[in-house]
Amino acid sequence: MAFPTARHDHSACIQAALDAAEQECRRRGARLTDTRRIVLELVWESHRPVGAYALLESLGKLGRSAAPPTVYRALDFLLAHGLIHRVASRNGFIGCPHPGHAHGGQILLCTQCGMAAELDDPALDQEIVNSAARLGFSVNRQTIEVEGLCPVCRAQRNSEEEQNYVA
Amino acid sequence: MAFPTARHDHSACIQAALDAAEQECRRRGARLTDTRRIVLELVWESHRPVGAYALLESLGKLGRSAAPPTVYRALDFLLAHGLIHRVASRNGFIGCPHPGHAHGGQILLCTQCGMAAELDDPALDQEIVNSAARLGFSVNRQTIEVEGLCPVCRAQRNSEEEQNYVA
DNA sequence: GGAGGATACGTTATAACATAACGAAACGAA
DNA sequence: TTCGTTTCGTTATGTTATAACGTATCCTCC
Repeated sequence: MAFPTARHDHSACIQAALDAAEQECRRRGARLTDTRRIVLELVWESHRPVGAYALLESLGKLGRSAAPPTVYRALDFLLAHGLIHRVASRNGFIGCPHPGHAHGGQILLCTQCGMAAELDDPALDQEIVNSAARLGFSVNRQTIEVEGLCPVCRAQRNSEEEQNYVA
Repeated sequence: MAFPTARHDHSACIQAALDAAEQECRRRGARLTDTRRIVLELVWESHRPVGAYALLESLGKLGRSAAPPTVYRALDFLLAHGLIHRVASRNGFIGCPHPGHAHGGQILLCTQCGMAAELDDPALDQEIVNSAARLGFSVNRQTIEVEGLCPVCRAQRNSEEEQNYVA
């Protein structure tokens, strides 16, 4: 999934994710309860990794009394069914735009604006499997988190540099 | 770096790491103080990721009074100079076998025995950079953590399966 | 439609990981 | 030796995650 543009229709974006989740849960015979759906929705509020305690606070504002285990249980469920990804390097979580479709988590993180996007490059997965195999290591799960600048922030930085140059 | 075998000379292994660290610090004009060297040594005690609080406890057993900031400061120093890597998915740290030689952290983690090893595949780095570039993303730093089975544990598991088959 | 097992949830407490802030000490160049 | 910089000790606190236990809800089978 590419980086969301500033003017993408985010409510449609959330709706699509919720629909996909609903469908994936039906397919798997998993129960997408109220709490779980709401947590998923909150994860999707931004395209940035969200922490468990931020979710907790959001839940509170929605009038749902909740303690940490409530949130972590919902997150565990969503993780287990591939509806969200954990961002280990940030202690946060982001929504998965295409659940079901198997993929290791390849995540791009913009250090400037905090936006996250998925990469989903099968060749990359394969390269890791091959490279590991050369050491006799058999791969089970991968965590790939790449920091850098997203297209928007990169453009912005470039134009700032131009201004500095002029001045 | 390949996975350490059971009979590798671990004291030589630690010594090599300490020597390399010493040299790298000299090269950089960085001060490898007592605390920092001891923490590095403790990180190298095993080839498994070590948590900050485990290090803290080890320091205590060595008679060095210490509070969390002492350990985290030492870890920050070691990270900053590339002498250790952070293992985000485990909240732990492992020694870097070849400091100086630039490389993103590509880490293999055995889910069975907990051993960690570095991969260091430049083609992999490049694949990530290229793949990200296709989305207009410029890479700055990568975290690659791969879970699976190390050669030893894989062999062990295979022989267990044979036994099950016989029985 | 009620019994009973499985799954999900609320709640309290605590574990595990990490940093802020401040003053004292050690170091190193002028 | 003095002064600025870096390192360290210490106290307190912030942040992230889980253990444990009882209750409620759901689903199935009779």
